[in-house]
Amino acid sequence: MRTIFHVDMDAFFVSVEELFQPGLKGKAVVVGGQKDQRGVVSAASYEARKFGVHSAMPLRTASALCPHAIFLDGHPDRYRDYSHKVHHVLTQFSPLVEMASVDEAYMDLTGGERLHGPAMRAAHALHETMKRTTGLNCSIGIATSRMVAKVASDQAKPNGVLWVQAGSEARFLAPLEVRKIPGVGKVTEKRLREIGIRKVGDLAGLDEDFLARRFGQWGLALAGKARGTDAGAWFAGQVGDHQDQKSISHEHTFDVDTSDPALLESTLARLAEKVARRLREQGFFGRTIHLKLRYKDFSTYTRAHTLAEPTQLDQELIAEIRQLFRNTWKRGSAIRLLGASVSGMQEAEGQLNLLDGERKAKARKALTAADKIRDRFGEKMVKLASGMQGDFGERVHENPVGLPGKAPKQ
DNA sequence: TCTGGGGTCCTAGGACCC
DNA sequence: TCTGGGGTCCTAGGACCC
Repeated sequence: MRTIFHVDMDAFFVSVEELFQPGLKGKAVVVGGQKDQRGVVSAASYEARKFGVHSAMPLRTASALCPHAIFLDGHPDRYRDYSHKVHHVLTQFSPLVEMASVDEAYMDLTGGERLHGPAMRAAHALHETMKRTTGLNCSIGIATSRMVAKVASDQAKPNGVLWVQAGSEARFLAPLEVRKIPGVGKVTEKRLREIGIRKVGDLAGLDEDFLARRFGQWGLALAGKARGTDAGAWFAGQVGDHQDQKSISHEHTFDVDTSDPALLESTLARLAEKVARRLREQGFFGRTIHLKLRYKDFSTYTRAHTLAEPTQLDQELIAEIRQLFRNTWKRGSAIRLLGASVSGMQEAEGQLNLLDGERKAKARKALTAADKIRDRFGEKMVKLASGMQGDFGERVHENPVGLPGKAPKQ
């Protein structure tokens, strides 16, 4: 029997902002952007939540519900920073720690009684250490499985601890709304409601064959979750097992929908460059390039193309995604969002012929140099030719790095 | 009141191969 | 001389999470 902790930081983004700006404490604060911007709420303070504001809500809606709220742009660097601090605190309690996102983690404390005493005492010590060293509050769920621990930490919010003892999982889950089960979202909730299922207990009582017929494989997993037996694939495995990243993506929603080809193509190039840069930073090569395109009416299309050889080069990603874009875009239609992503990641290039390999090695060297200059002097210092407005395309090949006047030999 | 950006996983059909 | 049957790869879409 395992002892799993799920540690979830309370109103994480807002709380970090409060550390930098203590005057925000106790006020209605919304992190995610300005009130008149396109975008959604990333995090809301408990004060703002009283007015019905919650994450994923459009900023404009939040502003209508809570006009006096303070709207802040997010600071991803700060959150990453504090996420590391949180991680460091957790490692003092167990070597088996797995950050599930920037503000939550699973910990395996099985057999930790000798070191920390009973689970409840360890949890209180963790609370104190966390507050003392990071200034942040967290909520802690304790159970025999990840899923139940996660649900428990949610029930413990804010700043609480909830321990679901072995054997009482089903009893704990039964009275909760099905929506509380990780993986049950709006759509599944509605489908369940249609057959009269609102509570986890209703779900646990259903016939498995019926669930499987109605919801496929998902139905079976759902039944397991409802009983707290934790069969779901994404919850399997040892806490701390590292999973390789599967994809890298960047996307952009325009402030105003646009059908300007120059703007669209330069934006796409910029997104592809960001993706390529991260591939190089992480030492990966990607083989499948994906375009994402969302029109004014929110209809969304994705198109993908798989290369013969994986790449991490700007030029190749840009050329591929531009081709996808030109094949997909209904010319003249206003576009709301563009996205570029890469998948099929591997750590080394496939077999290349020698000539090709040399050419690419040179391009890669130049790009890495450009990446470093960007790090030191900021994005604007090294502007890629392809990212310049109205200058998409041919110059990419002349000057792939964009160091003014210094095109690397190809 | 219009709906971000970064991800993961699942489904399903067609191509292709044995 | 109607339409077997896996297995794997590729593509598109969608649900869901923070």
